[in-house]
This record gives sequence, structure tokens and C-alpha cells, in this order.
Amino acid sequence: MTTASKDRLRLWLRLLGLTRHVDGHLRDKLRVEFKTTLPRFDVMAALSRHPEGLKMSQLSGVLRVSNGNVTGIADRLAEEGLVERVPVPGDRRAMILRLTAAGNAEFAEQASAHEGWINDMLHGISAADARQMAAQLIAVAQAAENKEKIDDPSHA
Amino acid sequence: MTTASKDRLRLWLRLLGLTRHVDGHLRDKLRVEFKTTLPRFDVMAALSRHPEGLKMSQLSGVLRVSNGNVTGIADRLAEEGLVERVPVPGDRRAMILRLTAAGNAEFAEQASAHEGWINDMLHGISAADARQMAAQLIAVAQAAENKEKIDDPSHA
DNA sequence: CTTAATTGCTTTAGGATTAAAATATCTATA
DNA sequence: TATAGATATTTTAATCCTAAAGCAATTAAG
Repeated sequence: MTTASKDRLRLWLRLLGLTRHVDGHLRDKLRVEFKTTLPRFDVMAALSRHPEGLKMSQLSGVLRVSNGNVTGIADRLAEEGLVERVPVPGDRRAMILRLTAAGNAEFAEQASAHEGWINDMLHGISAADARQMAAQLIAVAQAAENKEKIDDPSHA
Repeated sequence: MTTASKDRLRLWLRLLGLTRHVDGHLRDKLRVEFKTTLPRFDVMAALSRHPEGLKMSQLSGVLRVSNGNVTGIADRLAEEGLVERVPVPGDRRAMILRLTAAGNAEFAEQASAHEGWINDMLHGISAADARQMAAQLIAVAQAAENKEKIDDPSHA
């Protein structure tokens, strides 16, 4: 392999290392301080951005996870009264999932703590550097996605 | 929250997005092309770097996953003859896990393909940019780890 | 030497994840 | 209006993952 390839591999390993580290820390915090998990947080975050709720399929779409996955997480959140399933008028197959009042209140606390944890962990980065790196990562992600479309045009 | 905090949050979301995207792609490729998984690949990669093998506890240490996790993955790899458990002379509690000849051959193919997939996905980044970003990420990770030691000195 | 603490690994219980199969419903077409 | 195909969700089977408990063996303290 080329040296450029090795450089990219090393970049990937760094990216993965940092992400896993931060990710693991967030999971620990959510577990210890809120007795919840990152997937549950992700579901509630998505619903929070859509106060009217989301169909199960829309939810798995925005989270980019499988349908069955969301079913299980929604089941557990519903048991605790944090989300509720609402039938969709005119389509008896579909269900809208949305936060309950309790879910909204709970998520507001979690989201605030979440932002604080990340701010703490990434405190070594200035706001300007953070913006610059974020922009660079967007470019990388776009390049990767374009590459995929060229290799496999079926994804539209 | 401050705007700096929002900038760091956005950086984290970008980092997470890109990492999940690449990670998911790698898992797909490993499944389709090698009928294996990323955790199995990670275990074999660690063993490949230590031809003499690693004790189960060392392995879970370098991979930063739980002991029980490695037990299950090692079981399945051993069933397929890719790794083997060797007793440690002088300590009947411990076991060394190491790649078999078949495991070594299989991993060599996987590792080469793996580097190629990453090179393809990150092809939008020049070698120089990759090195620069990797260096930046190292600095971020170090800042995060120092922060943790200050907050919780128990980790030494 | 005996016992207490530690160490190394596996097991267990529960949640997360996927692909694929199963169900139920809807829609378009003949 | 049948019915064939598409769509929305759930279920199933397998792996992954963790924390905590359990077991066996080693080490340290007295």
C-alpha cells in the first residue's frame, strides 16, 4: 500500500480512538447520572427535534438504524412513560412515536448535561479550532459520500 | 450554555457522524466480503501485533472492552480454528490467546482489504491533510485525558 | 501453614444491533 | 372487487457489549 494510504489509515485510527473514548464516557455518564443509555438518548433527541412525533420508520431513518432496533428502544421508553405511540389516522399500519410531557422534561435535563460533558471533554479545543475542524470533517464526509455514489449509483 | 460549548457540541456531532458512517461501511464490508465482524477483526488485529499471543486480560485491556466480551468473541473464533487458547505455564488461571496459522493467513487478507476500504473512503483527504488532522486529534485526545485525570485523579 | 485478599477468566442478565422473516394494512390494477 | 405488490411495523435469531457475580488459582500476611 502507498504511504498516503497509511496516513489515511492512521487518521482513521485516531478518529476512531477519540470517538470511542468520548462515546464511552458519555455512555458512562448517562448510565450513572440518568440511568439511561446513549441509544435511548438518541431516540429522545430525535423526538425532541420533532415535537409532533415521528413515525417509527422515519425515526429509524433519521437515526440510521434498523426498524427492529427502534421497536425495542421505543418499547422500553414507553414502559417508563417517556414516549407514547399514537395511531396515525388513515393508516392503521403506522404509529407515531412522540415524547410525553415527562419525556420532554427528562430529556431537557439530559440534553443540558450532555452538552456540558462534551464541553468539558473537548475543553482543550478553542471555539475557533472546533469550528475549523468541524468544517474539515464536513468536507471529508462529503468526499466519502460522493465516492460511494460513484462506486454504487443505486443509492441515488 | 456558551457559544463555545455549542461549537464543541457541533464538532462532536460531526466527529460522531463521520465515524459512524465509516464504521458502518467497514462492518458491512467485513460481513459481506469476509463473513466476519468488526469486533472479531479487532481481536485478530490485536493478536496479529503480538505473534506470541496475549492473555485474555491483556487483550481486553488493549481493546478497552470488558473481559466477558473477549471470552465470547474468542470462543467463536476458536470454534472456527482462527485462534487457539494456550495454557500459561505456572499460572493455571490464565490462558494465552493467539492466532493459528489459518488465523494469520485469514487476517492478512482482511487487513489488506481493510486498509484499502479506508483509503477509498478517505480519498478526498490528501496525505498531508490526513497527517495534520491526525496530529490535531492526538492533541484533542490528550487534552481530554488530562482533563479526566484532573477531575478524577484515581485513574493515575 | 492458614487465611484473606487479589487476580484471571467465565457466566449471567439485560440492552443494543442487524438481517431476514412474519404480520397487517394499504394501494393500484385488472 | 379481487388480488398482487408495496409499505409499516414487529418478531426472531445471532452477535456484541457491559456490569456484576461466580469460580478457581495465586499471593500476601500473620
